[in-house]
Amino acid sequence: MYKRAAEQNCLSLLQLCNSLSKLTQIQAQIIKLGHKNNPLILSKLTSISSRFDAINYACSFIFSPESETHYYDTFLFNTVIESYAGTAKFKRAAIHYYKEMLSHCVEPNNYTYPFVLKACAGIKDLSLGKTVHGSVWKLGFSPDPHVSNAMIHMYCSCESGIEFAEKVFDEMAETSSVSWSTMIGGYVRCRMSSEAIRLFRKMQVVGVRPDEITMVLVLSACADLGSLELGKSIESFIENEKFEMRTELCNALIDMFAKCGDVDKALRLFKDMPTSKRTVVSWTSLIFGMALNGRGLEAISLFEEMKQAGLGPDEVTFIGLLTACSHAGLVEEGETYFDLMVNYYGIVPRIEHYGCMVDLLGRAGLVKKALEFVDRMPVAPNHVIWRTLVSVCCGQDKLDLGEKITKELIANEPMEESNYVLLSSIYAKMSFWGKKTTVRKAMTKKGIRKVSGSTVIELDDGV
DNA sequence: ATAGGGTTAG
Repeated sequence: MYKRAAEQNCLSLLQLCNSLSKLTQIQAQIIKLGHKNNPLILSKLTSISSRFDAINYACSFIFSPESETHYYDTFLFNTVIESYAGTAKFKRAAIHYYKEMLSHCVEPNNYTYPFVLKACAGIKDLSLGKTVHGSVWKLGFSPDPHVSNAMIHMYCSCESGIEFAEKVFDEMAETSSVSWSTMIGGYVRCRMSSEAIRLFRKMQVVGVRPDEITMVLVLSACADLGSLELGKSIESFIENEKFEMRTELCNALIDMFAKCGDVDKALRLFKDMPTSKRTVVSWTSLIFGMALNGRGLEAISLFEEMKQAGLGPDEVTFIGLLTACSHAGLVEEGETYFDLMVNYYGIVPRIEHYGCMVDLLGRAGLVKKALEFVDRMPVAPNHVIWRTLVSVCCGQDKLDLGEKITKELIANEPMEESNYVLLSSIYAKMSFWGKKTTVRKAMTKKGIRKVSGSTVIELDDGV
């Protein structure tokens, strides 16, 4: 009886724990009360510690070299794997503990695999995912819907695995809106948006009712396709079916209308949202919408309004804002906002932010400044940055420099078709017909298909 | 006593 009370005591202490210092005190209590090998308490310790990023600390205690292993059980390992799978940086540790579990002959169950597969998805390890799939099959967990859905999600998250996801999905005996949403989301992620829409139609034919999450995904497919007609039909569907207008669904509608060109409709939807429901995503979607529709000044006022509303912009907001400055030719504003982002908001610029700045300077004709900016960047320029520089050079009739950079690009990515198109168009501008033919030959030699129709027209324009 | 899909960019 005393033991039970002590266990309850430890569990309720853990429930209230919200910092590492409290955790160490509770840990001392656990040892004192003789519960350092109690799987239930250790599981609770694990899940609680993952809430304040102390999972590594908790596991070093649970799995210390001198700890006895007889208490290791499935539930404890499941919790450890789940906690690690939910971290940003230590997903591999989830796999490590899954392997530990197997080597200690602790049997995984149907709860184990969704966690393990989530970790595989997070680290995009297809071959590991396939191995886990094999174990799932051998152990007979394949019919479990949670396991299957996690499997689909895993294959969709690993690049070039989509057909494996389709296979798992097709073989499911019973599907739910979760399975369909997982698959639709997988297509959207792979930019196979038409497939996503096709599957959504099929879902209705088969008679599985979509939910709010399905609709968010379908809207992002519409946004990707840029089809306003399709987007509007989905909007009517949402209205007719009386879906709950959650923030995420409103945001998806705003994003869809903005990307499909009806930015005024996006603005109306945004204004109709209760102020308290607007999130940084709502604002950012609208700022992007303005930027992409040539309304840079409105994007800037929205950003200022957002600050007034007391919402902190994130790194994505700044990509939108800098894009707006770039498209509107607002060089000084762009430079000021870049500084604000770094020095006031403490956001470490990513390659995308640098790309915006190169674009900003380049479009304004400041080629030299753009090149100096790239030189000073603390990160290595990627092909997007180089391509931006090339188009800047071409626009400013600095064809020699453009040619030099493009040759570098080709040296780095010899199989990338668009690089040859760039070089070809530079030579077309230079009227070096002989060289242009050489480029075509080099492409054929490397087994690269002919350039697409639209590109050919563009090249012929140059003629 | 632990489970599956989601919004902005890339």
